[in-house]
Amino acid sequence: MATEAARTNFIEDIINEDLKQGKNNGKVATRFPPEPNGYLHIGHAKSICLNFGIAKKYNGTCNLRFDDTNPETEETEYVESIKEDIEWLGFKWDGLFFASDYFDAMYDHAMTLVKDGKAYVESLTPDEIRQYRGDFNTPGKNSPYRDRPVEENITLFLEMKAGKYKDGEICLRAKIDMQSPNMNLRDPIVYRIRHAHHHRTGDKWCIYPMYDWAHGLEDSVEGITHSLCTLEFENHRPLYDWFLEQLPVHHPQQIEFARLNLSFTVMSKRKLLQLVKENHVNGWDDPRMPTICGMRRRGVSPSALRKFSDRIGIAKRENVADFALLEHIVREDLNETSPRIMGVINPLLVEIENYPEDKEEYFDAPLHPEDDRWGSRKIPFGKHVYIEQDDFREDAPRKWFRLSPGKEIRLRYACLITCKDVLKDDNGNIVKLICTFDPESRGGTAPDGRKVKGTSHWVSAKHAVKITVRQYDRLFNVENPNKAEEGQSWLDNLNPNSLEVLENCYAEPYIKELNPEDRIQFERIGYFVADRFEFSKDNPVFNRTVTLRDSWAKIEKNQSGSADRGKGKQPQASETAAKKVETKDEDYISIDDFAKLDLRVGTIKSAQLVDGADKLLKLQVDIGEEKPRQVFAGIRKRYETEIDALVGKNVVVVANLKPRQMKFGLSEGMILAAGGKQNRLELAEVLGDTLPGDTVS
RNA sequence: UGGGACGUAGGCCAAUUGGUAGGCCCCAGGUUUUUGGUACCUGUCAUUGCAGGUUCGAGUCCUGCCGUCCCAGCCA
Repeated sequence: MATEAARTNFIEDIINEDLKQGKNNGKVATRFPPEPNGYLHIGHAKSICLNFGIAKKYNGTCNLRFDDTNPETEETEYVESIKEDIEWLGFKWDGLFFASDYFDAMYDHAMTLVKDGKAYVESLTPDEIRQYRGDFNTPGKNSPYRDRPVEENITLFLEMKAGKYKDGEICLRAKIDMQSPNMNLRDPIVYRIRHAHHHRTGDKWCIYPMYDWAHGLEDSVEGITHSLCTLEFENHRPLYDWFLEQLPVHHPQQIEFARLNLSFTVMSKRKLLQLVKENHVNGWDDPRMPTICGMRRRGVSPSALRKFSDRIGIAKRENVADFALLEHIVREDLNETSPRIMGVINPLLVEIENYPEDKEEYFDAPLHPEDDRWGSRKIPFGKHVYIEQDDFREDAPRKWFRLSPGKEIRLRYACLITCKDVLKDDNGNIVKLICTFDPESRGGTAPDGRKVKGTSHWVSAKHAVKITVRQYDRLFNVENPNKAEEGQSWLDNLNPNSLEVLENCYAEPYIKELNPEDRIQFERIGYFVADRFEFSKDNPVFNRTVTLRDSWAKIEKNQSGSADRGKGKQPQASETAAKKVETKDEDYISIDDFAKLDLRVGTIKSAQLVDGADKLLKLQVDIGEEKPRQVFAGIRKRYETEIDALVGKNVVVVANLKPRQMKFGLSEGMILAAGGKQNRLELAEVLGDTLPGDTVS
């Protein structure tokens, strides 16, 4: 992390080299060239950060240029949203341009090409053009119109511009090489006829330049030095270069890098559009969308997005960035910048028996535990408070140090309470907890120094402000949504629980101070943002940006192996990523899981029967560690009569399992076995020259 | 199938340009803690796609193979 600034990517290496050789008079000029036909997403953010970042790093410039060469798909609406997104991300463009600003110059240059005999007007139909072009194996054929006299070409091109022809009737082509193995060089089309209204030039033009012709020229007139684009344009570079070589103009260098892919989401314009059109999400700025405006509404900060772009790096290989990395960086960023507030998502009423009925008091609580510049606020307290349902268990599991009957916990910044009684309704649902508090524990510290490990967030029932909380989760269930199961579409990978709206939540009065887009942490729950559009003092709506890391959830999961404990808990970030090796509840484990096993050679040092278990043997196995591991194996039936013969055998031990306390002792591993004769488990033996502790693969 | 590119841990990115593989995320464990958060520490994880060759020495150079991606729009 510390070396991030020092580290260079391959593009910077190229620029450094160019600078060293005095190219471009030591200038660096980049540009971000979106087509205004859709909303920007996090992949664009990578490109924006790259282009603007390089300009900044080298004291150069970066333009925003809209590549509006196709009047049929482009709209002003998109222009505005793109500008807004870039500014929000924290970048300022040096020049703001449109490809359409250069239509006149592009036309003039095309005419030069025609006059130089390097371009001709094509009269073949689109279909014929395709046929003449050939394919990968078949070289193209020259068009019969390829050798039209220059004069004729000039006339036709003039007429073409004047509107004499219909769409597709004729077009202008560059005369390059119909035999080229690079399809882009088989006489590419330079101008096509489109009788369409352009969002900026209106009806001035009925011919529009193609991307390849336009892009290099745009870069050229703006004096761009390094034209950065994505990998799919690699095949276009020879054409980019060819066009510029035909003219006496500045020739920028095109460099391609790999676009960003993110796990658990889709990035293609088409699919994003489909999600919106088919109402799988609520618009382009739905907080589940990977669009910049979506992430903004989700509560992701511009700095987090910039950090993310930095951290994923720039390279040429196809890549899929980890969604977990994004989440990590968002937490990292929000941890530093978000004030802490208490809010209860799933309230459980607590009555404090020994607290006076009408009394209320205020506790002082810092807004940020690590940064006192934030100051503090007062939190009201009374006889009735809400705590989180998740913070109470009637039957406390192992390692549980939150509230349960008879146990004492701390109400954060307030006092210590002990659970005395649990009240239920006729259906057995818990409706209220009766607790007592320790009047000496003001502020949350025990007067006698006793350790109270559990701390819960809470809200005074009397002062609570009702809020709406929208809990967002990953939009898709699988790492790569594009890969659909046989007979299914990518849409079948959508996570049906990606949004959960909770109306019955409470927060402390401090939330009245908040404004739309303020980012906060609800302590112990996660980071949230006051909705950009819907939040108001009367309608406090919060969107969950990301949960806090939840190590209790992991402990519990590892303990039980059964996930269906806390109701309504959605699969969150960590769970999907941390697929655990569970042999207990599932008959099969995947190859992936199998690869995670740490298999070691172990020598059996001793073996004995386990009293009271008719399947188990207790083994001490040396796997090269300082002490042998104690392992219980369900192989008694097979080896009962020859138990001593086991000693000295080399077996395969699964060494990276969590030690488990069993009725008969601590189990520190498992031994690989297979179904042997008469359905009795037989140990897998390791033969040959091995030492205890060797890894098995 | 012709051409263009790319292969370094489960993911992403490095490696002084030929000197013996490192960081972040994830995962596991621990310390601190009035957030089971944060921070900090420790650990697991790579014979650098494979096979040859050159060299005292190869992730870096050479040869051959394999795999993945891109290109046959009058889209960008």
